[in-house]
Amino acid sequence: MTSDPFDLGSIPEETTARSSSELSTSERAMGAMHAPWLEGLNAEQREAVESLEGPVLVLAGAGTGKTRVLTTRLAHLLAMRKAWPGQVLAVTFTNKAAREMRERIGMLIGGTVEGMQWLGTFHALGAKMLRRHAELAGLRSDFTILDADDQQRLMKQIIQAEGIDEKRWPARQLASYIDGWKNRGLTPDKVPAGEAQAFANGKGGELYAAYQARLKVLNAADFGDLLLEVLTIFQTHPEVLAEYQERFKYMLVDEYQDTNVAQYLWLRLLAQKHRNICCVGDDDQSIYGWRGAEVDNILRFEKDFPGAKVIRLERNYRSTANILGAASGLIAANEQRLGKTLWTEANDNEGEKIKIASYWDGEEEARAVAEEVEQLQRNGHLLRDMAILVRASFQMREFEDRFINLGIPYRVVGGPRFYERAEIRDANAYLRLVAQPDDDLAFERIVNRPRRGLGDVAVQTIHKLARAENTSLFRASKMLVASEELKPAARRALANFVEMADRWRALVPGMPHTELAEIILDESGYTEMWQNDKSAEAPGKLENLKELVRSMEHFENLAGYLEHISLVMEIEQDETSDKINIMTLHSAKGLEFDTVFLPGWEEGLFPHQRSLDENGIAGLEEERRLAYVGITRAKQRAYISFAANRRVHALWQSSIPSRFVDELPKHHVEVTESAMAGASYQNYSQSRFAQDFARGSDYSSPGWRRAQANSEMRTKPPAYEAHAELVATSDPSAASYAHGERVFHQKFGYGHVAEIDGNKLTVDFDKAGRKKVIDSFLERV
DNA sequence: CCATGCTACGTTTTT
DNA sequence: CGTAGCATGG
Repeated sequence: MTSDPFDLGSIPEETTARSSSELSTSERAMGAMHAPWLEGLNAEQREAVESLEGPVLVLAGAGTGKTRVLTTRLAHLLAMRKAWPGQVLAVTFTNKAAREMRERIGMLIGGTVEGMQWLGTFHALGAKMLRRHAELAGLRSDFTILDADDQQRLMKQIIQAEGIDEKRWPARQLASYIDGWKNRGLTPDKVPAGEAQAFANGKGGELYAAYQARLKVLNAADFGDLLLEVLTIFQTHPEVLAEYQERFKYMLVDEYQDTNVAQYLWLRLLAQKHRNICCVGDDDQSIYGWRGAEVDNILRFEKDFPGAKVIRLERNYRSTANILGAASGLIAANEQRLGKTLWTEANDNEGEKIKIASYWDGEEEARAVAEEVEQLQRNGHLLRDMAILVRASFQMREFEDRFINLGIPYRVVGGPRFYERAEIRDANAYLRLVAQPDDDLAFERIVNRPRRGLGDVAVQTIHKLARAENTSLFRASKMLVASEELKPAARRALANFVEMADRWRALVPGMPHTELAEIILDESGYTEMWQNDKSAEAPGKLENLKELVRSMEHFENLAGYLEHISLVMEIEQDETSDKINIMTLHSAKGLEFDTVFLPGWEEGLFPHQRSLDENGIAGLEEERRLAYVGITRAKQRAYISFAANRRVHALWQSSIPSRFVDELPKHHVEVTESAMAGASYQNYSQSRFAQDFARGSDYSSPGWRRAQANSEMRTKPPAYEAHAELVATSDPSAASYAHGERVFHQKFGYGHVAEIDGNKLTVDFDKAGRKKVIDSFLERV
């Protein structure tokens, strides 16, 4: 840090890769009095950047330059010397966003960014605050941060300790209740009585309290606590709150539509003093309601902060007019929104229409997409500028298979994480136990890994003693070693283990942490365990362990490393190689691609049935926002497709096109030939989409009528009269079949009914063999 | 203590 | 249909 926090730092001569003229402009302007970074902003962007005083809500539509506004606003604020860098709170959801912001501010105004100690994710900032005031929450400042896995294992122990049947009341369910409460800012004493009854015959609230108490003994906090504990401190220690309120002269919040109640309360408390809070977000891109995000936070901003200025960024710099038109038309069907209309100046060239295609099944869909990808590639498009965005990850497989087959390089974004791999978690557990002897979860994970003869019996004994003495497993182990309770072999093994850990711990102050890590992995026998393992994965695991030690070099010490991995689960991916991207719609938020493929637009899959069932209209609207996010990722072209048959779990199901397909304004889409060609077409005759695009098809086959009746029962399709009429004419009894009955199926042809299980039938097809199908997709012959 | 078989389950996911 | 997690028995 420089001695003068307002020192913007001289711009280094050889800043890397500064190609744009923008940078050199801002450099020049550093000396001048006007603010050059404002140049090139449109009127709304500029207003968002310059409205520094008072509450501001920036509604930033997709592709409207949100990140630029955010970073420029920060740069402007600092350059105008409105506050010292340390007096600005800038909070994001992901580490990636935080990193990006830091980098871009650095590019704009140089070294000042170093002083921005309060730029980070909600969780990172929460952790920082909680470490400063840990004692107020019953923790020590070196508390461990538990991830979801640790959290669930701990809950499982608590459930077991209470003598509750964990089959009936699984830990993951308790975890989801507790997470939910934490997301809403509810400590155990504040959970509404009715909800506290929710789990294990009324024990939910008690278990929550027991879990929290256990966390304190373990000197640990879970992700939710990083916010909730700080919030509680703010509420109970006004002097602490006052200190932060005083400090944060300016606050900036990214992705405000994704905040949960706890985060909202946290922000609102902090902003009370100076009231200079700027929230940036897009209610139309709120897709995380299922994990506690409250769209309502953004919808009621003006009520929370009277006199707030609301600025809409609607000019889109990303997509063609057709893409915007389609996306806007779709999202207009949502009721609960603040309302924005994206527009682009590139109207002279409307771009390609969105291409809609239908396929026989998922396989054909993947084949067609891959063909199109190859075609685009031949026309000079790069794979890395294309993405396949799916609703659910199981859809990825078909595309992967196809790409492997054709030798098209692809990358799955958001797949299994480095730090979640078993061997990495084991290694980290060793490091955690060394850093923090009370970390029971770490202890338990590695006490018998590699095997050292400490089985269930020994571990249970340690547990019992720990509970009796209300202490940690490590301390209990020490007591146990001194006693006669364990069998000699186990006692020796445990003594050895405890002694090793103590020895490693003594090395922490005097040794580089990477070296220590190597010693630990070596002396513990962990590396050896994998060396002796002859399975196919073993070499990879050893490689990962090496990678882990290497990655530790980026950190100053062990504590720094552990803090990082607990808050940053991701490891940077190579995004430069030319591979097509496959990811879920959720992980696509914030990204953009020239070409976007959106497969699987079928009722039940997208919108997902569960969303509809569990959250009704709100669920549907969130799904629609997801569709909106998907379309708006595309810069140049988008392909939407759906399949007539999809294998869901074990059985084949026929499906009808998503209602979202119907909702796309017709003049922005074109139906590519494959959609209308071939036998698959008549399958869609009941959708409005099909009716609009091709009248004159056969609406009278009993099969599709039953399919329609079936879908009518599960979801409420868009209302249109013809539909209701047809449903009324279908005979409900038509769906019951008898053993041996001769039937016909769209995909498999003729066959005999072999087994009946409710509406699921097993049919021996003449050609396709034995399949399980849903009765409504069969016809009597 | 480990291997094997059985059952249950099957959106989205960051920190 | 796969998988993952768990129980059971050797």
